[in-house]
Amino acid sequence: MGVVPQTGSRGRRAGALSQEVVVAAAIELLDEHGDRGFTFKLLTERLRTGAGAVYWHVANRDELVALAADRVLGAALATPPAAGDPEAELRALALAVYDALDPHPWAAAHVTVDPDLVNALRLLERIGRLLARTPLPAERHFMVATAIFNYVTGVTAQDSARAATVGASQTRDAVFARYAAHWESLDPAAFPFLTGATDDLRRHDDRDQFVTGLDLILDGLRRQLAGD
Amino acid sequence: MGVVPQTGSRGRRAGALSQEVVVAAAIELLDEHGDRGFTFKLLTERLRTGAGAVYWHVANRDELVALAADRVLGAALATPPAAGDPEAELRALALAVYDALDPHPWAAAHVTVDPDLVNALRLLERIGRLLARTPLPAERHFMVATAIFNYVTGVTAQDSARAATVGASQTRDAVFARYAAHWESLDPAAFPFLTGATDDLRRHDDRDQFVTGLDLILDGLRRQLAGD
DNA sequence: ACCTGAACACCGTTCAAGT
DNA sequence: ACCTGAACACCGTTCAAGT
Repeated sequence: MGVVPQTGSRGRRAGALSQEVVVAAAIELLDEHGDRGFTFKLLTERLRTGAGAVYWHVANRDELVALAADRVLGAALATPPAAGDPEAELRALALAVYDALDPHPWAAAHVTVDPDLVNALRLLERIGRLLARTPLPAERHFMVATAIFNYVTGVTAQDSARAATVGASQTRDAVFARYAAHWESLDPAAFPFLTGATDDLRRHDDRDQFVTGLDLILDGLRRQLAGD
Repeated sequence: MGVVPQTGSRGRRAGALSQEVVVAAAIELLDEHGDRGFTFKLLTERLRTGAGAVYWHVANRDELVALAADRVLGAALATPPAAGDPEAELRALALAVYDALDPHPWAAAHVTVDPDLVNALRLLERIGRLLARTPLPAERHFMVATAIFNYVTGVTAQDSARAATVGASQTRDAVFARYAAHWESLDPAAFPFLTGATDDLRRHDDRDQFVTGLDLILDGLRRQLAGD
């Protein structure tokens, strides 16, 4: 809202189009309708222009959504890197990424390291630089940096996919209540773990799960730094 | 190939349709054309039937692809759980999932814990049961199990997304050579890590990165088991 | 250089009709 | 119960034409 003139207004768009304006409108519409619901029809209506105009500024739909995802990722990099304990910084950075992508469930799946996506590059750069401040051997920096990058973006994307399925119709609680009921109906001899975990399922929080995995990774890093 | 009569044969399909047959045909076509290229037109041609027949056996395209993904995940659970060291078993299981999904780059993104997807449920059950054989406090089982589940499926999905983008046209090496060239062109003052990591990028292996993150998680688990 | 908008080649899904 | 296949309401993308 706000960045782009709304559908309500009449006549032609005021001011020139640009990739920036197109991407801003795409973010608004992706937030409103999700990845599936976002169409060029909605986009050209909001921008009060024709399809060809959009294609002048972006190559295609895929590139547009990737640019939109990279833009929302930028919020995670807004605070400048601090000089404290690198592991604490790594943890804060990962959470900042989660929190930047969480309000935009369509975004995480499109975050990739690509020359056109500056914020994804900046993120990998920051992770690598933080690792360089640990005693980790230099030849392991790239491997561990990409592993952490993959964890952060991959797991956030998983959470988002779930959220998108849920958000489509029913509430989160209703969905997990239904899942829990199904787990309860399973044979306890065949599924001892799931049948005993229905309360955990009902109460679970995606962000806590993200943090749990993140802390496992950072503890593992600490252990490797300590020399196994 | 083989499970389903090929397009070449004439006339009507021999034998009745079933969800099993529809899913098997979907897997073949998803492997051949990818998630984007897989259409109901291709599916009904291969099955020599009409669109309505497919909708008798599955609710819609989403459900069909999810069922197909769950089916290929099944290969990871083929070997029965062994009685050895639970952490080694966890590692072997995670790698089995990666190797089961890797030949089907469309699959990982659709693996979710859902009542209709038995193999995803079985996977979470197995992870939980292995954790139950460690000294991890019972109240942490669910959280850690889902964290590991999310890592395995989420990171594999990230790798697959990259593979799909690449596989579309150019070779893997050509793509990463282009990326590396771009990293080299970055300002070394602004991107000290990336500009120094171009060789790592060119040589990197996705599976190694998956294993690196996995071992960090398992080392972290070991550390937490040791009582921090 | 940038924009218009009609036209094109699809796509998933529905449904009245058959067996 | 299971299948047929035409019809429907879309969709992203192209491109000749404008300014």
